[in-house]
Amino acid sequence: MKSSSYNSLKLISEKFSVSPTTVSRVLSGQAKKYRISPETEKAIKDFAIRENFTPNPIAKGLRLKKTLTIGLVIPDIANPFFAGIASQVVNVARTHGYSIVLCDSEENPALEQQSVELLWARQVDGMILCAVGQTADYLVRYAREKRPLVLVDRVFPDLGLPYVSADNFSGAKAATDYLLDNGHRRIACLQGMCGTAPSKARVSGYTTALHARGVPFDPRLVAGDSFGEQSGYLDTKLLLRAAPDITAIFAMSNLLALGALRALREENRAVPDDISVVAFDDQPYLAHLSPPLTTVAQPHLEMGAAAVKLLLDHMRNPANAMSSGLLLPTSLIIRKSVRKISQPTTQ
Amino acid sequence: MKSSSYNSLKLISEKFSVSPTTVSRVLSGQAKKYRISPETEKAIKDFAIRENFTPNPIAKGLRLKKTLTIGLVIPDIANPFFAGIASQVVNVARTHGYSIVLCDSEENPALEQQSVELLWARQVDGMILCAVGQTADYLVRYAREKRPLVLVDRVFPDLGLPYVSADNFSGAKAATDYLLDNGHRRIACLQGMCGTAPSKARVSGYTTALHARGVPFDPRLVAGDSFGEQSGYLDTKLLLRAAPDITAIFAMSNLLALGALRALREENRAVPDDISVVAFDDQPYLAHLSPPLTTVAQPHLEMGAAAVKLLLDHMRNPANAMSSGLLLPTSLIIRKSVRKISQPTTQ
DNA sequence: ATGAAAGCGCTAACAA
DNA sequence: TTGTTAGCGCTTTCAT
Repeated sequence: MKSSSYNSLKLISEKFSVSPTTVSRVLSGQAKKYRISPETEKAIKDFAIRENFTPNPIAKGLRLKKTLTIGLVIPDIANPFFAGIASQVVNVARTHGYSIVLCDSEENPALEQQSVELLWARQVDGMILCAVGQTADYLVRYAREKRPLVLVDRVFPDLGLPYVSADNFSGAKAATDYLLDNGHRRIACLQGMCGTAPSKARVSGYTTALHARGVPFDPRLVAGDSFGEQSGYLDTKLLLRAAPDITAIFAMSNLLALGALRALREENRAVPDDISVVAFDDQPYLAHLSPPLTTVAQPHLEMGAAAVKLLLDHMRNPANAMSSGLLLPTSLIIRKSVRKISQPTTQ
Repeated sequence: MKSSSYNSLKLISEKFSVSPTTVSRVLSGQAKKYRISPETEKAIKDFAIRENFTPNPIAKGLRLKKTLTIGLVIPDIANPFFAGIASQVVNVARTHGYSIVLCDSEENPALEQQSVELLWARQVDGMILCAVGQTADYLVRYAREKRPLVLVDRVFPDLGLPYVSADNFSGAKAATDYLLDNGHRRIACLQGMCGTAPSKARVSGYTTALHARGVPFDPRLVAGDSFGEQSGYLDTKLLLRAAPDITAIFAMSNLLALGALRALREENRAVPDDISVVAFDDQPYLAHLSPPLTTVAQPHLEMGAAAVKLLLDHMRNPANAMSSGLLLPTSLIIRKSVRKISQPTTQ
């Protein structure tokens, strides 16, 4: 129960009249290897368990230059999408003996960079980063130095860093196809922050779907420059004025969808009767909205888990850094926010 | 840009032909104190900035027995309530120079204890714990040892540990009063995990409100033993059979409310026309539900911030441990899930 | 089968 | 005004 009494190998070694080396070897499971007498081994082990002793990881970290620690930088841990990623990161890291040092960049690129540097300074063994911003040039240095760093969601394929992302292109294409199947032709698109990989991929999925069906692409139907609720609200209002003939809105984040819903309600446009809505990124509550929202689900839990695995892999084998980008499949969750307005076109 | 070249005081000291001590003093802002020549000071400082050098915190931690690190143990980081707490904890900790090591206990008391012990072993300077479970006897030891540890939300006042919680009693009382004001008399109550402080306080607020109005307390109207969605769903179903005459449900967590809504929808009971619902703990999406839910908002962001402040205070001044429990006020957010069914009784 | 000694990078007494 | 030394707690050569 008293844990403060025996808190170093030295103290324990004295108690058993052996050297700290021996204790260290026992406690790091190297007893066999060094043929330490079974009695000493058992005595020390039992004692350690009884007194709840663990060799000080700070000292260990200093000596071994390994801290069994992974840095996680997230734009906003209160956002359920990132919270989900974090939960998986924490859990799979733990099963591999790693702890997570969490930083929140508050959607601020400067703070993000600062956090990344802080974490390296803190000697984390590796890092998982959900970047914000359109660029992240400060990362090239870490890429060059081949530090174990994996990017999640907001990805920069050009940097040569491993990454994990949802297959945003296919997800957006599937959603747009679904809308087209339901007879929609004037489909507005509420995009996220321009220039970011997810936003580009999603818009590209949207236009690709349009082209494939021969539906003319109207740039005026693409609005927005942020993933937030406020932007969804504002841009929906504008869209409704600029293009009153739209029959559907594809909101490329769930916050965007929430904002759109709010605007639509204010403008007395019923969903889906007047306007259909498809969101991006599933969250449990979307099923409880009125109406329950059809959305493109991202496997965010898997993304978190995959990121840790990729990272651990790169930590063990720095050789295969630069390699792998992972694109995880999305799935279209059909609920009740899309109205069929005519026969589907031929498939 | 090359950060790996000069990565110790020693190297730098050699470069400038001074001792590591001098460099250490400069870099820890003690130049004045030791009257180090302004030139050396400036040279070293500039160099450190240019080369992006920070003294290794691991070595520092070993030497100083301080890691500038706070442990945070949370039952489920994917739960928006806890995610909100975490975001504040991370942010205010950062402004004070502390980093957060995050553990997720997955609502599992054994894992929680393990996490707490891991964090102490990792030499965190202090810890913030959102406990799960009805008891947490393993904590008495840390209370006795006067370790800097503050409890949040799921609180154990008897342990003599500082804590931060919402004023669950008053919140529940206010919600019940509101229901009573709207003419409800048969009010069911979906409680959380029995025996936990928040659940006890909330039920107690509920019964107190009832008594104050002379409304008889019917124990059959109190159901549930978990804060989860599933429990809300199931117990609402049971409640509807056991007490068909209820006109309102007070769901003591937002997940419970979601579950109740799902059950009600299945049973074709309209909210609020057939049954009124009040939830506990506000989340952004509650406003977007159908109907928008009336709820008792907990100041969870403030709770996170307050926890860190309390912790830092106790870290600086271990004397006032055992002292302070903080109860933060809740607020009733009135939306559209309660129907007025008669004149309010006289206040 | 076990130990002594060195050193990871840092800071704080104690010189000077 | 600056440096020397010791030591935080650990692991790892190298000896024995």
